[in-house]
Amino acid sequence: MSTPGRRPLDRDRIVDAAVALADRDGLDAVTMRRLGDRLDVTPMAVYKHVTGREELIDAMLDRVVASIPPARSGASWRDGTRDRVLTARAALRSHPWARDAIETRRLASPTVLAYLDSLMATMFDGGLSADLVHHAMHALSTRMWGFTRDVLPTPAVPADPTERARAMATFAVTYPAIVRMATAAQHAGAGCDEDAEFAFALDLLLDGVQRRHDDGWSPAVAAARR
Amino acid sequence: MSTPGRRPLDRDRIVDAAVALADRDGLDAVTMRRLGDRLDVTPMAVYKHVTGREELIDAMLDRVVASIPPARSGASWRDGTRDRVLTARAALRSHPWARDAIETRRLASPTVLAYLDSLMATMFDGGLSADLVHHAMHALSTRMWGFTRDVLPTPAVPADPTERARAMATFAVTYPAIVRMATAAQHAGAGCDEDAEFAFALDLLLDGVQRRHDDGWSPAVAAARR
DNA sequence: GTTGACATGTGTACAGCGTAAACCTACGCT
DNA sequence: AGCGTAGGTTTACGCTGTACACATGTCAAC
Repeated sequence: MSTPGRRPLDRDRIVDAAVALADRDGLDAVTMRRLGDRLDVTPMAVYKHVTGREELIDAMLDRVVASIPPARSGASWRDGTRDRVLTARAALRSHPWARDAIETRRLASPTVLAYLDSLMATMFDGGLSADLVHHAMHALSTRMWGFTRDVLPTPAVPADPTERARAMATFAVTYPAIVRMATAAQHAGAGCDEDAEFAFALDLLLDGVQRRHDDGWSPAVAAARR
Repeated sequence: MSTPGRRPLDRDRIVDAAVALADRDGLDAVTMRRLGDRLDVTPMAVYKHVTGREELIDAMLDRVVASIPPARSGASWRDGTRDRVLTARAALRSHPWARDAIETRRLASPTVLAYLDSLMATMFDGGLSADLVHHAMHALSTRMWGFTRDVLPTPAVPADPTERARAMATFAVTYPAIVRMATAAQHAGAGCDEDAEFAFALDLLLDGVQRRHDDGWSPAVAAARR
């Protein structure tokens, strides 16, 4: 306590600062040193309240997951699940680093487990079998968090128009299908509506689960048909 | 050339060593220093053949992606796509680090673009519209690589039987749906068949795309119905 | 009122990372 | 013969997480 005039550190303030830092500069920017700077404190001071960087990220993620509003009741399992996932999406969207955080966690925290539990409960309440819930959770995989990795970051096109036309031409020869999609699809390229794409894929999955449910699908049935 | 008796370094040998290292100890273990050790060379020597760590990982990933067998022709778009994704899965399975590598790439390399192109070409050949191909690619997102992140690493149960029963009991109170699924679902828990889960979800998506295709779905139609 | 324990912040230090810059040396070409 | 260059080495810088020893302010117990 070299400077007596300042609030003592506590876990909440640390997580606050870490989240703010990550919001601005990404998860990688959350280093113990920078965090110390932000809190006007030695890096090592943080260790008195948090066991290490990993646990800190756990805490950050916990805060975001805890901010996901609780499930609405009264809807069908399908609407309920859809709503829950999109709600999670909204909550995680303002924290782009949450993706990276989730994907690097090795164990689900209580908060995370609670979210997963609520998602499954929604399906169980709708009468889905344990097997189907299990499959659905796998099918949703990361999508249940309201996001997916977009794996299509194609190289940027050159600014210069003639250079650009030239690049597109050779590109079209090598990757005809990509160019065909990019030029023909209404929402492809820069104007791609991420939310619509997400909802489309989510509905695809929910439709499928619904259908399996209506058909009385079960592992035994599937095995018998095979 | 301090030790004249050794093969000169080249890009291939470097990537070989890096892949071997990652196969054994994971992507994080691929550091320039360890790589240098493996090749019996100074860390900086690697930089004469590769611009940096990121480019090295690109090259590693390229090698794996290039090992994905080419598309079979003659099948329906659905079977073709399914086959292609499962083939990619088989190729990437032996390199667990490939997941991490893919997800941290910021730009698709030519090899990666070629794979994506081939996937889209399969769908185009089956008569799918550009819009539907676009949606399908988004829906498949990371699954098109043959993997998904599993986001359900629940804490390990204690070994001691009585301790275990106790833990399960309190767990069941807090997370009833999780326990219900884990105890009731045939394939849940340790015996969960990852391949079957993956195929199930993949088929869900392909079914959905097929249905949209058969229904003559298009953004205009979807907008009109809304 | 003094003393000692404890919680909290500081300072220093270490091992590891990616990589920039300078250097050294042997080979191939003119 | 000489010289450019490709390919290796050496050294060094700034960054990372964090272990460990130390200082100090607060509070409990005697």
